[in-house]
Amino acid sequence: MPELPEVEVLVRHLHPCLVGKKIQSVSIRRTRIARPNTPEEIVRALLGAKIESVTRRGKYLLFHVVGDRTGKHGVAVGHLGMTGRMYLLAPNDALPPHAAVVLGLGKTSLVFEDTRYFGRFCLDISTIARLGPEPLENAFTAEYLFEQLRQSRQALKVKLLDQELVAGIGNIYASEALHRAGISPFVRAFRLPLDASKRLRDAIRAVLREAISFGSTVPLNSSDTKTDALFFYGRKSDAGAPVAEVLRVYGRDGLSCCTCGGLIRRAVQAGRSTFYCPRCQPVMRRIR
DNA sequence: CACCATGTTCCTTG
DNA sequence: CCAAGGAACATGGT
Repeated sequence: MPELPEVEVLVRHLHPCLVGKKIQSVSIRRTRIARPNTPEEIVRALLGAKIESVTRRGKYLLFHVVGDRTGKHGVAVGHLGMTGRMYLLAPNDALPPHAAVVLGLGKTSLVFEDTRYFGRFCLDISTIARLGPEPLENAFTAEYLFEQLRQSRQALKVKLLDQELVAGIGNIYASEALHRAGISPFVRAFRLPLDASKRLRDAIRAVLREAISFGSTVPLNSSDTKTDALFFYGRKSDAGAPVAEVLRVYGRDGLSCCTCGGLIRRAVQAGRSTFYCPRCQPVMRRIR
């Protein structure tokens, strides 16, 4: 469940649950998840430490800790990859089959489960240092976006996935933002005029904000957290009841556009699916 | 069996 | 240097 809104909702849920908790055990059950660190390094950094806060940067979760006797501050970095989830596990609940990391917190445990193991739980902040601005913060202006796009010949949709341009947009919300802005995903970045850059910036922010507020309405108490990805992608709840759709184009190939009624199409860019409405998102700017 | 999948990184080719 | 394409990672759903 891993783009900025899903991570944001997860962080808002986890922070109050974890703040002040002491890490009493650390179990790295898949070595790969800790790369480039070793499990021993993770244990040394976290065992016995107290969690001070959980924050987010782009799609990354930051676990800020302080050593209980050393008083030294540190941070662990989490990334959910494609299929990662984190939630608190009740004492009697069984570990899921793909539990990659388990932090014992006394009564409960924090579980990082990841079926494909593309995620990460490490001490390396070098990737975070390279991230572009947060799209929901003031540094992400239309002028900044325009200036950056001017320097790239890539297709817009592909460029939006560049985490050094802006942090946190993934394959789903890239399509959603372009549809909302009425801009074709195939336009070369440097061709986007300033007024369209403004629309795109506003659309990115609106799409992310809406997804966060939608996700925030989902109850995330303890093991309920397991189901949040299902809610997010507008499929079905655990009970099988249909949940409101948040996505306007993503995954809707062949269905009608909710804005104009035209047919939504799927294309492949940089090896990944792009969904768009040819009518709402013309390649050429309509002048007058 | 086929193809698809919310991400990142590396490698090759042009 | 840039862009594009493919592969890798690893598992599951349809």
